[in-house]
Amino acid sequence: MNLHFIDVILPIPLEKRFTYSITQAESEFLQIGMRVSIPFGKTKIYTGIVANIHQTAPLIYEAKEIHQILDEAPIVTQQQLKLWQWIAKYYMCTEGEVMRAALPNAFLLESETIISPNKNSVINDEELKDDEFLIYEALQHQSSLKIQDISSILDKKNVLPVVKRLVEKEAIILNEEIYDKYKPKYVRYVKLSNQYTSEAALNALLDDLNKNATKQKEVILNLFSISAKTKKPVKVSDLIEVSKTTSSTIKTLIDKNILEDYHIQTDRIQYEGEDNEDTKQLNQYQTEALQQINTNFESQNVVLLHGVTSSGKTEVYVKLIESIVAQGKQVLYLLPEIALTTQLVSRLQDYFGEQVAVFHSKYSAHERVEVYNNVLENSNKAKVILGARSSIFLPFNNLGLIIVDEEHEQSFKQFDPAPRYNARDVAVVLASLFNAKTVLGSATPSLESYYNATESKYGLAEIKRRYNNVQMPDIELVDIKDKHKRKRMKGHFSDRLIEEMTEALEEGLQIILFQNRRGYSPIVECTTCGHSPQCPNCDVSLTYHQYRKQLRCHYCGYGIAMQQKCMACGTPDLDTKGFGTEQIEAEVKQLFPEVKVGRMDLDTTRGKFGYEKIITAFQQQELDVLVGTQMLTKGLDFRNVKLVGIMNADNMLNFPDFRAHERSFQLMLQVSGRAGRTSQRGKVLIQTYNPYHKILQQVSTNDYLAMYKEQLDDRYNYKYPPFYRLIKITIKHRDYNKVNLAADWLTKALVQLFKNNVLGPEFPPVSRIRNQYHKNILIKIPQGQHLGKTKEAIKRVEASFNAIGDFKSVRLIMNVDNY
DNA sequence: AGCACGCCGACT
DNA sequence: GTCGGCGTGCTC
Repeated sequence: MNLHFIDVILPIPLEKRFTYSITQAESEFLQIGMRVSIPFGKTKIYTGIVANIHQTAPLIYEAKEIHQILDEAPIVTQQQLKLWQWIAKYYMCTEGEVMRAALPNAFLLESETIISPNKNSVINDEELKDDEFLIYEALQHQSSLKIQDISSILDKKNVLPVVKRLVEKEAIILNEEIYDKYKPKYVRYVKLSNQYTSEAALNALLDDLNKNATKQKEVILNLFSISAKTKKPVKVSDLIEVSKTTSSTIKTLIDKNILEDYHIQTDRIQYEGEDNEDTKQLNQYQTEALQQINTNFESQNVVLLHGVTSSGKTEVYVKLIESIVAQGKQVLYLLPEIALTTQLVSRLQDYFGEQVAVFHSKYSAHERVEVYNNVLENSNKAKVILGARSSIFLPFNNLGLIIVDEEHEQSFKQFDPAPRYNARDVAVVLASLFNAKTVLGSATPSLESYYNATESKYGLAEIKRRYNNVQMPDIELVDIKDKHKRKRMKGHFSDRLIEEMTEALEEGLQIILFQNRRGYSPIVECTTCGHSPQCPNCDVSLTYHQYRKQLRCHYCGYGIAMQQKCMACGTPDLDTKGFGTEQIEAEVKQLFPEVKVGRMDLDTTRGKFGYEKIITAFQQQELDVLVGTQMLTKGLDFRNVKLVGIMNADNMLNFPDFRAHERSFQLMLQVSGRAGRTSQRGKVLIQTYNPYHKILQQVSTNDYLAMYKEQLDDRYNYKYPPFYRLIKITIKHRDYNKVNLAADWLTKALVQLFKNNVLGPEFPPVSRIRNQYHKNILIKIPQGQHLGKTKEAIKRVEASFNAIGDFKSVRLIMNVDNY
């Protein structure tokens, strides 16, 4: 009778942990946090994390045995497991979903069905049907196929019945194969064979080669010179490059036993810079801020650093990091995804050298595993981790400080797959697990954080001057309603903007134009019948993208060629309404034909180095004007920008969201901050139909506090954060009526519990996405109401909802702190 | 989430 | 009459 069991977390959205039986020996070897592969259901093999080892046999089922132990040491720490639990509970998702987000994909081995021919049986072709024959024949040429391959051979998705028939006819065999997704990278090195270590032998060799193989001799000499210079092992690739030779020459030398090659496991990401520089001296204001932070740290765990744009917050962080690293502890430096440019990375590397590691979603699976392992091993290569939101999941063991830069950024909140966490808020919890400190930094703090600071929940430090005493930019509002009336507009450019652009260009300075919408124009409309092309899968009109002559849906990616005639009435008079970055780019080219214009938005920054290319081009002044979306705002440091133009401030202000005003303020102030970072004072022009809007006034006077106070009042009056907590429930289904019925049922149940703190149900502005209808219910939680208990109550409602047969296929999405 | 099982329409 | 659609239930 076996009495050893483990509870494992599986990377699937199920509430439960699963219990498996293990042997005595396995129980002695296994530790919490190791991976095991386990059979799950009838066919699948999953990777699970051991969360508990015990001797309590499950009562109502027989535990299966594990398949295999995958690690020699835990890859998940106890703190991580605690954090996972906290996230699952707080953000109302499962531990499995957190696990999936937390571990590099390469750690999660899954089984895959491999189809191979059955060599032991002879099959008569005539016994097989057409599609069966296709697969059978394919297997005569290839030793094995995956389910996916079969799908593409037969060009249909459900291929399992065909496969099943072939198994019955004994034509094929199925195997479940697990493969390790992570392969260490080995680099090939060469050295001189041992027999030539003596000088005499070496000289004899060189003489010998001199006769008939001068190229080979040259290679050997190069090997010496590289080795003498670097005093490190010599890579084959380096030797080939320096010797201007080919791998076959090297191979000949190895075959002749003159050289020996060997392999060393190597990290994919390597820092190859110089020794560390000393950190810069802080100016008076930075020093004061640093002192404020340190003083606050005596009594607080979290400090908000409010420093105007370009005030040199990074230097302050660097000083903080320096002192933590000196204690041998790890530092996590969180940034919004888009800001992870080479700029900051190389700046930190200048100070901390190879101790800096970078972690974000554009890294390959392999690269992520390496960073993960380095953090886990508390390696010297990962003392300072610079990362996007998912780096809160790294296996820290000695964390001393977390910096959340651009703390107000929404991109810290994950939206789509669960866990829908906010990395800024999780960071505070993560830090507390290590008794570490957290610094939140921003030029435009979120209302929540600033409120926490005024309520003394967080400490507050401030920098009110820009670095080098550069002046704040001069911000001017341009009334485009008036300009239109007086015919002073050329396309979307007011005469003021054109004047300022001309001036800046004459001075050889650069310009940034901000338009928070990509594409050419969001709506194409027939002037005769008013029809505009819609997405067949979503409830939106298609956006016109000129560069590909396409109409595209920004929600599902659907695209068709731009139509020449109206799809409804056939008239060729199509008009475009609204404008995006593409159109602005086109207009700049028209207005200033000699000027080089670049565009930075989702469409131009795809790919691993998408951002870098454009940013570098702009930095090196290969471009005069950069047109872009909000991507431009994320902490980029351009030295030569004189003018920033905000093409239209109104569409963001009128966005239907209680945070629209706060966000507009942050966005506009952040873009403005890109102007005039050096000696010359920058200029910002904001084009708007409503120049008396309070937010615009506050932006133009750079008055964060006025914005804060006013918005806070609104939040208080309308019961929004930080006074109330929000949980949004989205009901999702492809049947419109079912969504309505389900939403009504849920609302009714929730109103019984939370009365008038339940809002909705309401269709969102885009009610159908990818053929799924969405409807939202918002639950507001007053300050006195217990958060945990509220969530438990909602979970119970969800459980009874799921028990209703009619609603079985309806998806509920919980979104806690829906920032 | 997968994936199997089971019940119905539209094709040979 | 089968093939293949998807609705339902289960996974230690």
